[in-house]
Amino acid sequence: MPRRSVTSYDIAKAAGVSQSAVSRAFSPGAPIAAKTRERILNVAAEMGYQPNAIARSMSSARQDTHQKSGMVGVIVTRLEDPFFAHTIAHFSRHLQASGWHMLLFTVDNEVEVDGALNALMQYKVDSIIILSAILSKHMARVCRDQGTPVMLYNRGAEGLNVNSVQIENHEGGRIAADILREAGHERIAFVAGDPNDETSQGRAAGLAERLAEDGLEVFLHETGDYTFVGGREAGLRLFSRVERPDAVFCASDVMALGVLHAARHDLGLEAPRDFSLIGFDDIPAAAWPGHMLTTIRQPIRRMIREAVDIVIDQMNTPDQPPRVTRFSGALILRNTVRGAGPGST
Amino acid sequence: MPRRSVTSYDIAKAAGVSQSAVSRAFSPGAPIAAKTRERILNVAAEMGYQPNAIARSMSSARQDTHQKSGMVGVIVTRLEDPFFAHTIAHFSRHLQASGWHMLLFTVDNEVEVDGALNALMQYKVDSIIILSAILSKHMARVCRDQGTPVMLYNRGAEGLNVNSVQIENHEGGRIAADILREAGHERIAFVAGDPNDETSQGRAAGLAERLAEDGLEVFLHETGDYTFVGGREAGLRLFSRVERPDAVFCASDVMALGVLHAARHDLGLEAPRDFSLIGFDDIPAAAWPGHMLTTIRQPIRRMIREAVDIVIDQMNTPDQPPRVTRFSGALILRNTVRGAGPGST
DNA sequence: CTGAAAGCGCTAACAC
DNA sequence: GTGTTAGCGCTTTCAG
Repeated sequence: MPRRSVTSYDIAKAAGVSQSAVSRAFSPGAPIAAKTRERILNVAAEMGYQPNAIARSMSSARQDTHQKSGMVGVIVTRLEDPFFAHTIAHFSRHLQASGWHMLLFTVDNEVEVDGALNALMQYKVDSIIILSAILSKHMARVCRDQGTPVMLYNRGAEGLNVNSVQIENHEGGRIAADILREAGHERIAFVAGDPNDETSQGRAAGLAERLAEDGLEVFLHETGDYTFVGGREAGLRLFSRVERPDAVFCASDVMALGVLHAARHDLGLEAPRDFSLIGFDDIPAAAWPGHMLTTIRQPIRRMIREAVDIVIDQMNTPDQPPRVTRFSGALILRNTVRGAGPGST
Repeated sequence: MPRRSVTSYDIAKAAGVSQSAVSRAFSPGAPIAAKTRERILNVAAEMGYQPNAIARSMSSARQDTHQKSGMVGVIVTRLEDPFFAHTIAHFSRHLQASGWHMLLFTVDNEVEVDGALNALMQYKVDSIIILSAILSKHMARVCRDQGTPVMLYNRGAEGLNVNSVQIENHEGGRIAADILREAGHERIAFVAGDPNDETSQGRAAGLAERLAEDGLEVFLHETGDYTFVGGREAGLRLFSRVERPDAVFCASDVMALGVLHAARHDLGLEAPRDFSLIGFDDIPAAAWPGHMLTTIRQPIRRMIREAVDIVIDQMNTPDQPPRVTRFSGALILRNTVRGAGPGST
């Protein structure tokens, strides 16, 4: 049975009007008599008609240059990471609340980004948000040529001429260094996520810079791959040395939790008694009673609202210059840094 | 500047062929000379042309009834929950690997599902996957009428005539009860997620059934809202009673972790010394050294593969009867149940 | 193997 | 206010 879906022509016929009347009935500001609209809407409801969004975007495409597929493409890596899961959840809600739909791509590494971008462009998404991944110069140009606004979330956009919303990584590293120095630590280790990415590097640089001011260097560098397991292994390596670090700063909370669990359960070391520990992000698990991890919080709600606002604004009025916004992280004092807890003097 | 995007006509002109030749060059099986195709593809690459997926789906729409937008709609609740984040991550990867794109909707409660469904239908998605949410009889009919296959993941589909992939909740509850009874527990409490949902109810029922066989009843019922905080509060309530439960079965790991942290850090109670604890799902955090939570594992990789396979199969060959698959959970013995650890005799 | 031509379902001028 | 008429960019017969 060729179950062709019901179109505006079917409704037109049934309601005894022209097809364009049906179209108008479904377009908010369109010139149409209230009574006509009502009748059409009734017939439509009865016959289970819904305007075809694809066809709609096809025809309005020509209008001016903004294509109005009604979709924004989102590219994300490591969705299983709680930090990203939260981020996507917020993006999704904000976008939906403003009437936009999200076409989601997950990529496993940076090289896949271009492919995802291409697919997204084929769908004529009205805008693209890229989470924690780089954008090639080439694709940045392609997007600009198409007039598709791009938002780099959690990554800088130097020389790319696209929007970006990010946390102040360098500053965050300094804040962490500060509190650790205040607590009197001298052998401070750093656990990177991916040592090659900008985020991790910025945090490391901030730490190093602040330590240098006291004539110190980062005591040890480790890599934790942005995962709990990676953090745990880094912690094991760090604390198995004859000369142990007396403090650890991790580029993310998940890794810091890995270090904490490793120290506590594999090695019998306790924070802040035996070492101080500080993370980055402030994921929910950081606040669990058994963790109480001191960390640098990213104001993700505000950051995402800003990112979505920029993107929506640019979809509505194209050809704006790209905007770059940076947010500061806030030190959240909990119990893993010596002498600096919520209940300390 | 009216930056119209480059179309197949532009390529046709530049390559000195007809527009339909360009179309054929981009359609795998189409009749076209290899040399012609190559030339076209080159020109296209040079001019940065990509076929417009929207337009493509518009025209192939008529074909037969399967609309081929190339998108599958996914509706999810509580994306911030690690369990769902993982699930979505896997769905996304599998779908992408098979060339499908994911239009994602997050909903905050069951009543929003119908709205999301409507939006999805407007985009003519080729199929719909609903995670842990119910489907109204009405929308089930609408989808069937349109010929859009629907997959209920983690929810049953009685009388709905749609596909479903789910875990054996009742059986899982029994397994939990079994191991707890073996350990000699008698005052076994249950922490529900949402006491009204089928998932939680199934697990509770399995527990109750097994206990009844020993002449026991569920000692106490609590609700944890499927969150860590909810679990923690439930734990606090449970263990503050004069007569404490000696074991707790939680409808999800996150809640079980809440109970564990509450007991350990708020109350000074330790598992399995003072009580036994068992969760459901086997999220990564359950295996963290400081947790080592005994739990019922959902084989989510297999489950998702199955769900995706069914959905893809039905998109390719429509009008199949709906399929329902149930998976069994596996008991993962770790250290929170008395006398039943990986290292126990 | 290739080009011409007819739509897919809708929106947006343009007349009436 | 309403109907008529072109397209949006592509796929797909249908001739040649």
